[in-house]
Amino acid sequence: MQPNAYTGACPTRVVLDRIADKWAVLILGLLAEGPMRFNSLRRSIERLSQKVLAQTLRRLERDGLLTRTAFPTVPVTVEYALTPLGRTLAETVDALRLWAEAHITEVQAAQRAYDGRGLVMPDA
Amino acid sequence: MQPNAYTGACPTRVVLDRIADKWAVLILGLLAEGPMRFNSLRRSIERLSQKVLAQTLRRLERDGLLTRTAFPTVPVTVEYALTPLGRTLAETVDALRLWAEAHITEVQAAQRAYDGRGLVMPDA
DNA sequence: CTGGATCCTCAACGATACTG
DNA sequence: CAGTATCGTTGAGGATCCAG
Repeated sequence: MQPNAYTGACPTRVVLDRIADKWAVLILGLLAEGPMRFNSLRRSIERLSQKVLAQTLRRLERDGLLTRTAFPTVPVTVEYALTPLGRTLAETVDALRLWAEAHITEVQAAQRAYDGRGLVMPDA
Repeated sequence: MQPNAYTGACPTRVVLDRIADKWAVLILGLLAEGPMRFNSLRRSIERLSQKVLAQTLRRLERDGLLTRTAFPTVPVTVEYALTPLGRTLAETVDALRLWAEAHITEVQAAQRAYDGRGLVMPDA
C-alpha cells in the first residue's frame, strides 16, 4: 500500500503539514548553505520569535531533517545542520521560496485585479 | 531591489505563507491533473472541511493561481482550474507532497529514534 | 548563548444552519 | 450543488522572565 497524502489517516499528512510550513521552508533554506547557530538563524529570519524557532527546530530534528550539536563552550554553542535526508528536502522547499520571490509581482497584480473586480466599468 | 522572503516586511512572506500550506498543496496537486468541481475536491481531500476549502480556493483565486467558473445550470456547477501561473507553481508544490510520500518511512524511523533516545541502553 | 516555563490573546477551525 | 453566516472552542504564537 502506497502512502497517500489525500487520505486523512495517512501519516504522510502530518509530515506534509510540518514541511509545508513557512518557517520550516525558511530555516531549511538557510541551512542548505551550511550549519548555523540558534541566534544566527533567529537574526536571519525576521519576525520569527525565539519560541517558534526553538519549536520548529526541535520538530525538524525529530523528523530526522537536521542535527543539533552542542559544544561545551562557555556559554554553550549550538549548531544546527542538515542531515542527508534534510538535504534532499531542502532543495524541494527552497524551490517554493524561490517561486514566491520570482512571481511576487504577478501575484500582486492578480490580487489588485481581484480586489477591484466590479468596482470599475471598463469601456461601458 | 530583489524580493527577499527573509525580510519581514517583504510581501513575498505573505505569498510564501499561503502556498506553503498543507491544503493549498493538496488542492494544487489535484488541479494539476485537470479542472475539478467543489464537491469533487472536497471528497478527494479527506478531513478538509467545506469552510476551509472555500476559504483556500478564494485565496488561491485572488492570488491568480486558479480560476473559478460558474456554469448557469440547475443547480449551479462551479469548476476550478489552474491558471498558467498556477501551473508553474503546481509542479513545485506537488514535489513537496511527493517528497512526503516517498520519505515517510525514513521520517517515522527518525521519530522513533528521537522519542526513544536515552530510554534504551545499547550494548552497554 | 540557548533555550525552557508561563501567561495571555486572538484568530483559525469545526459544527451547524441557511440560501440561490 | 456550492457556498455564506454565525457561534463556540482550542491551540498556536507573542511577550516576558528565568536558568544551565
